[in-house]
Amino acid sequence: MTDAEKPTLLVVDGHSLAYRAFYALPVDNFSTKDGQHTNGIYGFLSMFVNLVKAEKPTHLAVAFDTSRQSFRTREYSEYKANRSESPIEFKGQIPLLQDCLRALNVPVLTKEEVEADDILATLATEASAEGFSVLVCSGDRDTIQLVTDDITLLYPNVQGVSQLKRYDTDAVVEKYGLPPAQYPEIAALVGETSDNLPGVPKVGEKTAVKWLTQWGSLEALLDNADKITGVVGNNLREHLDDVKRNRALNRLLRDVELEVGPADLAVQPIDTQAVRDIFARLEFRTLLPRVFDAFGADPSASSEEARPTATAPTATVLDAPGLAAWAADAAGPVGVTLTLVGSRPTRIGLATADAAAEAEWTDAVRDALSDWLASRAPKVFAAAKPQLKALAREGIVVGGIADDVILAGWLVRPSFPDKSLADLVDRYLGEKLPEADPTQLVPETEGATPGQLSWYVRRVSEAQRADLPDRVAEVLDDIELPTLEALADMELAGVAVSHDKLAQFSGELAARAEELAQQAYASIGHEVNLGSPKQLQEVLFDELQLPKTRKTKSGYTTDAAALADLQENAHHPFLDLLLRHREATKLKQIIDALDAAIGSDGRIHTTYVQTGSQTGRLSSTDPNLQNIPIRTDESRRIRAAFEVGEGYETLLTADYSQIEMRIMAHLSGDPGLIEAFNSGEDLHRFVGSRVFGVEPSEVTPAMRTKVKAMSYGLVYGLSAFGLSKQLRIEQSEAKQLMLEYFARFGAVRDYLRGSVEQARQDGYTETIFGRRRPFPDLTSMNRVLRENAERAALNAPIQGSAADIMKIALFRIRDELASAGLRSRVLLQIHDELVVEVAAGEWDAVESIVRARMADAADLSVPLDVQIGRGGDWDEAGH
DNA sequence: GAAATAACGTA
DNA sequence: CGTACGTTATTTCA
Repeated sequence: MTDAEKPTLLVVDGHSLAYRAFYALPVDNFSTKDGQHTNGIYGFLSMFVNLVKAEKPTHLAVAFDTSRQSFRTREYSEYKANRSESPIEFKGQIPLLQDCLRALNVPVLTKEEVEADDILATLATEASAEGFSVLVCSGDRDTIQLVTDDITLLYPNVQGVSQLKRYDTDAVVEKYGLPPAQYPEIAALVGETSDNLPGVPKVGEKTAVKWLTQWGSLEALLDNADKITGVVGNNLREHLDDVKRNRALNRLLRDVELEVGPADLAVQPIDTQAVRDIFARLEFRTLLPRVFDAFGADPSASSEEARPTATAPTATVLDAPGLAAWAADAAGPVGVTLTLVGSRPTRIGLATADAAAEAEWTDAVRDALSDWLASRAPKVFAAAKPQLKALAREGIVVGGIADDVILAGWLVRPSFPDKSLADLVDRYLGEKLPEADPTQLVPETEGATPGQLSWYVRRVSEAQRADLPDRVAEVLDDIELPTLEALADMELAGVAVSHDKLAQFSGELAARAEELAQQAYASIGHEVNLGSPKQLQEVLFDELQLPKTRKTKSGYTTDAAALADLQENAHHPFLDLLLRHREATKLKQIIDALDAAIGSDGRIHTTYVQTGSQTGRLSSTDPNLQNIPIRTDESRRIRAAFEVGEGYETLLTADYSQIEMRIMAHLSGDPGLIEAFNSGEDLHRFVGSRVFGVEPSEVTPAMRTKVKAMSYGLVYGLSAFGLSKQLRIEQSEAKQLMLEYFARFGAVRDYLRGSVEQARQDGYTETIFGRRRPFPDLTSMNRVLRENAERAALNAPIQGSAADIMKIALFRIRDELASAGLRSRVLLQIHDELVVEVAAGEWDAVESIVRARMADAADLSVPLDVQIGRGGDWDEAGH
């Protein structure tokens, strides 16, 4: 066998190389947005990818130490004892690096009690015996002993990991004057500071090599130690035990029992999707193409290429009565997929677990299938809402919605919802959903037909249900699926918005913005793009020499809070003009976006993204109707443009007051807080009187502001620092305020602490109704990451329970309005507020339904207070 | 042209 | 060094 034909095994010491990378790369340049450090991971992978590309190994593995403990520390407790604990910033990167390697399908090897280098030694020895050519990559000099004609060591240069030096037998002999197998003998004499192994004093490499050459081996040298003259001879005789110990400890194990042998380490195709996912999480971008290149992966291919593609049954194409009969005969839940072009159905496919049928969507099919669709026969969907809306436009109200696999997937993993059926097919079935390549005019692979898609939906649904915890399944069945139907209605209804009002306001703001801009230019003597933070920084900090503000990634912030601060300290007319210009342009921009979103029916139809949050809230897009301005009088003119539509009489708004604090009272069981809500007194006044020890009537506005900020801050995990910043008070005063607050409402603090602790143990938080949110970072070694997770975990049950309650109220109101035969309908949901369009003569009935269903949506230990408003537009109705 | 950044609106 | 979102304009990257 020639060398070229030999298989090549590359084994890498993950720990030592990542560690070098960690110190070689500046952490500032390698951290994710949320604070995860990635310099060690990046540096390692960068080196690794280059290595794979250059060496083209046929077999591959990376070994890691399991802990600092090994058989060596047991034999010599001082071993590596001088080594300072590796920083937690580094340790936290190791599991992520291992995830990356797993995504690359590179075996990650560890073994209790032995070090990574022992694993390398074992594999290298075995592989060499089996005829491999071996590359060992390690940052530990002891691995020099492994070098033979078949085994080459790649050792990083001092500077870092980008350059690797090759040590073959000749290179070792050239450098040390002795064959590789004898290197440990040199090291035993010289000692290894980094391992806390002292050698013979005054003996360096030169002397050691001289001795070993002279006597031939360490054993011979020690036998003749009495023949060595001079001080070093004395030293040697005095340190014989040290030398023997060193030699024992630096001998790498070559017979570690591993579950794999070299032959098991053949290079596997990488899991491209998994690589994409984890690289996205770590915010590696330039690395991605390099990885694909080095591993010979096709970047356009998706990971499941290698997976088995279970063959979907060919969907039987039926005529209208045939499909209706097929549906009626189907046993158990039926997967339903409506193919939409735009918002119109073009095809429908149905499937059970073992058969599929489909038809072109025609009037005849619609008529034949409408009874079954409307019936309670169980149906399962993937992303049901657009399909329900399309069917509603066809006059069909679907019944028996038993599952939506996308929604269910989100409930299981709200942080990273699977966006498509293909994702779920991969995750739950381990198969690849056949998809047509959209870049090809004549695709090589056919996409699945709606009947086949339904077959996948049906199977995913079943697999997903099987590992859905009971309480989560209840949230799906009793909250999310009913909410889904309500949202479809709301989106279809839309909300009437007056173009005239918006256009009028937009014009006024345009004129004002222009005028403010001119004045701003005049105040600094030249024009500048007021919308460009970059240019503003030049004006503020270079030209005007104003004091520097809080830092951003690329300079200093020009946000409103900072500008307001600047104005207090260093007056300049430009600041005020800029702030007012910002305000005007921001409003105008919102208005113009809304105006553009008004449909031909004079209404805006937003899209509620039911999987849009990690807490259980909805989000709203295209346009977002959950962030319409309200804080300033002027901005309320925008709300005034949201009007009651034709055919209806008035708008009703209903909002929960202080729902999150009420949930906090309920969850914590704090007697003081519960009393506050039962007393009928204004919450903040009540809390203020307790905290400051005065009568409620004596609570000053300043006191009320403080406890209000504190109460709201609690829900978000506010610190004394944050509280002091918001209230613009000394941190010591903020601290004092928190102490006083918790002295009176101690159960609140106990609850918050306990809930985070519980989450740390369980790995997730839970709302009152059982909605879960996982928090893996609660045990992270990275402090930033962990503390961020703690605040989010504090908030999740509270925000999430509020979201649950509002959803329950929402669909119950919708159902009851319908069953009472009322035309009035819910239009909008803004987290704790509903907007209802009320038909003539229905006000009293609607008001009482809304009030009752909101108030009794949950049974808490405090009442749920509902505020109702009425008016011809949203602003008027708002209070 | 896509992706990141800074800013800002809501609960 | 306060949670949860979406949108916009500008700037930077590939």
